[in-house]
Amino acid sequence: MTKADGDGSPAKRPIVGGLSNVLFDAWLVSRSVHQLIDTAIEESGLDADEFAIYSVLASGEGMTPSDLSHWMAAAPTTVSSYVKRFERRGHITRIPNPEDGRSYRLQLTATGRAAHRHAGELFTPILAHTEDALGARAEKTHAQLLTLLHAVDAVRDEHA
Amino acid sequence: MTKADGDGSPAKRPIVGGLSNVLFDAWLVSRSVHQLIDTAIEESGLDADEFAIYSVLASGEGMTPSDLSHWMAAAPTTVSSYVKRFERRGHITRIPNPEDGRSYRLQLTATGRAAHRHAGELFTPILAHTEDALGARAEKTHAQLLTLLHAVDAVRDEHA
DNA sequence: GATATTTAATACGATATCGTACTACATACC
DNA sequence: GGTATGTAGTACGATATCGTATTAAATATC
Repeated sequence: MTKADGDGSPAKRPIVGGLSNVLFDAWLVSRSVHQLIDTAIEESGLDADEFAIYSVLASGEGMTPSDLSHWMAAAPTTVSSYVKRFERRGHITRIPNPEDGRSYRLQLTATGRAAHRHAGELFTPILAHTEDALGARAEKTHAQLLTLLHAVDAVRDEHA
Repeated sequence: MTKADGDGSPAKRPIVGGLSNVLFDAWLVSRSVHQLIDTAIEESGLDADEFAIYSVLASGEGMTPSDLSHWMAAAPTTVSSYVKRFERRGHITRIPNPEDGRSYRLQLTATGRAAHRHAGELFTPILAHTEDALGARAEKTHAQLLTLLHAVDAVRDEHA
């Protein structure tokens, strides 16, 4: 991870003419966010993607692999390998799905919740910093992101 | 549950209580955007990341691998393998860097530019759809994204 | 000007992601 | 109720990503 650049202008981004558009910049933001979170929570043993998954699992009654696959727009096979990995860590268990014998629901174990909490403690300050950096615009920015999320999902469904 | 549960549509996102924050949702948007672009430009032979890279290379005088690494927040080794891959495709060439003998600049070849143009033709309509879906908010959303990008970069630099 | 330190890029190995092909259960249709 | 079709999840193989260690050029120190 390349660190300090020295001269105080680490991120040189040539924001060129027709290059900047809403999808492109969403991509760019995500790269930056991903790296930020990755480094911030590194010592927890989770990476940014995993932290997001643990978060959504922690927040509800548990999801099926398919739900997870849709939710995070990942290939089903990718989710399968997540499940294996998380199980190997003792962080999740499979709850049988009474409504569908092919499927099951994913739930965090106590250990899994502890790992999530630890990552969360590392995550919180950088979120606060980001919100500080956004200042008064923080809420609006967040709202616009959700708007964008729905717009992109709509287009995605349309093209599915 | 949560949002639109109605039809058998792909994206059911449980927007749960404290789970939604600006970084988290940036991550979520990116997953969606990534998949949208991937499928849209698939037939061009480029994926979303590659399209972004080709775009930035096409837009300027060419960048060094380090620049690219900073710009897209990717590991230097990842950039190295990009270079190999793109060279294998005949899509880029290395221009020696007169200022630094260890380095070089990446430039698209004519074939590379053609590939980029093809991907661009597939990309344009989905961008238009997204902007339509955003309607009047399109510009504001884009502006907020750039604000967020700068905020995140600032935090990232701080923590570097 | 010689040596020490830093920086740019990469080779290599470990692991992650995902496409293809498959199995097993569920639902539709007759 | 029996067959046909669809859907949930996965094994496996191909390739991508990235961490660690290395090489070579640039910059700093003396």
